[in-house]
Amino acid sequence: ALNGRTGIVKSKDAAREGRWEVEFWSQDGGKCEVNASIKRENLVLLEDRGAEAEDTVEVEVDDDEVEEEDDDDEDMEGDGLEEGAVVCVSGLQSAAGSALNGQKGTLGSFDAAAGRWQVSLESGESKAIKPENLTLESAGGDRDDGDDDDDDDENFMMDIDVGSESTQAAGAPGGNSKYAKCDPNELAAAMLQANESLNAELAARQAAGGGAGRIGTGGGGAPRGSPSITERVEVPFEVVGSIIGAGGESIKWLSAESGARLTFEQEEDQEPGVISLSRICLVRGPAEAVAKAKQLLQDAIGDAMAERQDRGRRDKGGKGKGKGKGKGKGKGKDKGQRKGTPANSKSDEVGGGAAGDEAGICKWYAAGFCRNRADNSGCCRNGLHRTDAALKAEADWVAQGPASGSVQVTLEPGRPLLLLMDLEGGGNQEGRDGEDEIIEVPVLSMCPITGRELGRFHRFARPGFWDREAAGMRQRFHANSFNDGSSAVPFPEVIWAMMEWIRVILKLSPEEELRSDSFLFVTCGNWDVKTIIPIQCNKPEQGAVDFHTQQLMFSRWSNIKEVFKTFYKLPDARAPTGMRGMLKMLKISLTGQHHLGMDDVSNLGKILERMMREGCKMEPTGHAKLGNGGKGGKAGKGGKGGKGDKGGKGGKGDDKGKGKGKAQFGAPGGNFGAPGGNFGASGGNFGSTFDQSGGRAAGFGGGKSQGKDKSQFQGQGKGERDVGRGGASGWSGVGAFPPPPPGNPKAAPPILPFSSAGARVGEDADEVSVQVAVESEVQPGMEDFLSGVPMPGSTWGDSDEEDGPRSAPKKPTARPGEDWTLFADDGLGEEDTEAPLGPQLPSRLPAPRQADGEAVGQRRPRPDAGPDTEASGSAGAAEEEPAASEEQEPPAKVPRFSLQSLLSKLPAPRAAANS
DNA sequence: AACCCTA
Repeated sequence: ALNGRTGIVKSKDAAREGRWEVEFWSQDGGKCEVNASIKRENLVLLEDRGAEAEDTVEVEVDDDEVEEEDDDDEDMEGDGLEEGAVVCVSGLQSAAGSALNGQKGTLGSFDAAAGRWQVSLESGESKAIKPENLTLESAGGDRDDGDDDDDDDENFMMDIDVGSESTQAAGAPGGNSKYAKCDPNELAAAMLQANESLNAELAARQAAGGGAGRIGTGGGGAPRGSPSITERVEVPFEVVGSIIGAGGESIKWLSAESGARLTFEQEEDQEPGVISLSRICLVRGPAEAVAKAKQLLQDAIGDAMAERQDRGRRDKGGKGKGKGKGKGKGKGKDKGQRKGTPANSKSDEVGGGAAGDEAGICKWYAAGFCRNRADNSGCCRNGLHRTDAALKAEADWVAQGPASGSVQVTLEPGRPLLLLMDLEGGGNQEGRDGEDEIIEVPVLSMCPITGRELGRFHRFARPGFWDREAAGMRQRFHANSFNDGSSAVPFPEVIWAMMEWIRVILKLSPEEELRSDSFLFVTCGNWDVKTIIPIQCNKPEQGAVDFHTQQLMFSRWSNIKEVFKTFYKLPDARAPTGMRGMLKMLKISLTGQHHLGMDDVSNLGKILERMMREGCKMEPTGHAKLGNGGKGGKAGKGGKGGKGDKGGKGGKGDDKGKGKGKAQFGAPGGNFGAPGGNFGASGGNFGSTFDQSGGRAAGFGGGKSQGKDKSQFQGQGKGERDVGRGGASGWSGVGAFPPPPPGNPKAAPPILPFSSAGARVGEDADEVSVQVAVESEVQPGMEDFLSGVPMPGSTWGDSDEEDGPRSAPKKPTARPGEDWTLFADDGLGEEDTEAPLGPQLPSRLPAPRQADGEAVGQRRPRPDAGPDTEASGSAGAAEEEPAASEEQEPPAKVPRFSLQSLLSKLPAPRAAANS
């Protein structure tokens, strides 16, 4: 994108040989758009600006000299060359000549006839060199160097052009300037060098001369006489933000307080597999100010580190003092003075109502229900309440990946297909209004060898609660809270569709079974697979996913944060705690709408791709544990299966699980309450719902007769039914498990043995407690599985994991608008949190909302419109909203960027996906 | 988490 752009060479890139820091300006001359470190070969001195540029060199190097220059005008070309001047050779093209480039020398006499200066070079040689190949380093001896400006900070101004090929650019036609014969790149470089040496010299003189004969040029603000020095202070990466402060308030204060100027050095790209743990803060100014600044800076760093530590401890320690909202440490860093820097208002771009996709979409609304009101632009604080926008966002997102199944993948042993997933959910762990359920399931598949994307899957999931409690909710919430056109489908359908999609990606033939070791979910943290999936899978009715599917799909996962930490060898204390942190460390910008699952996955995809490109191999970091102990957990209390809780208890294990353990997998049978009929509906819709968002994931499944599936399932369900028997009553005729997805009769049972690769258990692997009714008779294969054979070192069940939401379950700590990730505890610190909650404004009773054609009008029947829709429709008249739960918050309109370029920006896959 | 700094 920079090709053809004009910019200014700032300085040599200290970190990377042969590169120069270049600044680019926006077309209108506005603010700086980009800083880039660019190879010299890719910089072309603008030919038509050549002479100008050279003038510019002088002008910029020393203002005082400029004036003099103008006055004297002694040199033919105003090049400042004169006898005794120190010059630098540049731009010589011949083999012999080019060896001289970069050398310094002193000017002898000028041979007017030849048009060349006699130059005594450092090497001792003397050469005759044309003026254009000489750059002034410092003026001749008779010059008064006392008037050298002490400001060595001036940028060397030179227009350059970014060309893809230097030679081409150099030899470009129309190069009628006198520089045409030179290599502009060499020249540019040499000029820069000249500038640098000059600066160095100036600095040296300043240091030596003690400001003696300095000309106080009218005395600008800063003491002109006191030489500036620059010191570099290392700032740990993780506190840079703190040092800078919101809107720069902190760093500005440091600057003001000390009198020195603090700037962070441009971040260089790192070598593969390595990321720096700190950034350099340049502290520049008079020595005294610099010293003071350094002191302040070190203090600030110390504070920030301490604070960070502290926060970490507090978070880890869990609730401790409850909310600790008491005085505690107040809001931490108010470093005193810095007052009222207006927090940079994020809402600068308004996007206005009709702006449509400019604002993000509200994932809750997209999933079918959001308790927040949309303002008159159609947005709640989380984004647009618009069915079409959500559908478009979903379709666009999926379309940004390659068509699923279009790429052949051949997996190597131990290199399962990577399924990058980031679940989004309600944020209300209490489960109030269904907000503790999964509402969005985006998955991006990636070749484990090349890191190439292979296709995307996305569904909005419809919490079962919303259907079960439709009537009540319709009474309690305004009609506009409900999105009846939502494409969301019940979670089990999402899972089944996903399994089919995985089969498509893997190009499995109908006879082939989907093996759990052929894919590996990659998530940001452990929370999703370890905690949320099991909970969701064991929801009553619409939320329930059968045990075997759980086992097949979610027995293991890879926590990208952990892999990240390991791969980059980061000490715990410095490991990023969330996606943002990783992005930041890798200097990848976050695009899209954070905590909109699909955008998060895209961003995670960039991280994953990058790591893989650098040679990282993804391994599972967490495993479900087949256990025999532990108590029945929450899932059991669903009640349907009365005996559910028993299951765990019967097991032989000690139940140190302290009861808090959620039943992870296979909650007591009672929860598998999905009536067959219910499934039928889903199954019937399966094909169409899939097509809807995927659009191109080749038709699968849909065609299969359901009857067949069912019978097959029933046959297989035999053995497993026993497992579910603990809570048997929940099930009617179909058996302990819902039928497998159409077209994938094997998706659920039987249990597949884990491969050796799949069985790998990391030392520090997270393990999920899985609740199984072990007292039941099991089929042979199942027994093996249950006894842990396939997964050495692990037993199912006893989990002492503290994996629950960390805040006290007393009152809901989050509303829609936050995520359960707020409570995440996955051993690597917290997830990123969403847009800050903002002050909880006193709730007002919102004026009844007028029927808004935009929000409600787009009625688009859900493809799987089932009983719930009618139910909701029938109760739809209620106007009342609970005042207490309604928070009128400023809409957070997060621009939703086009992610189109995401993968196109990635380097082309180096090898076929199947290599 | 914060993202400043210059032209």
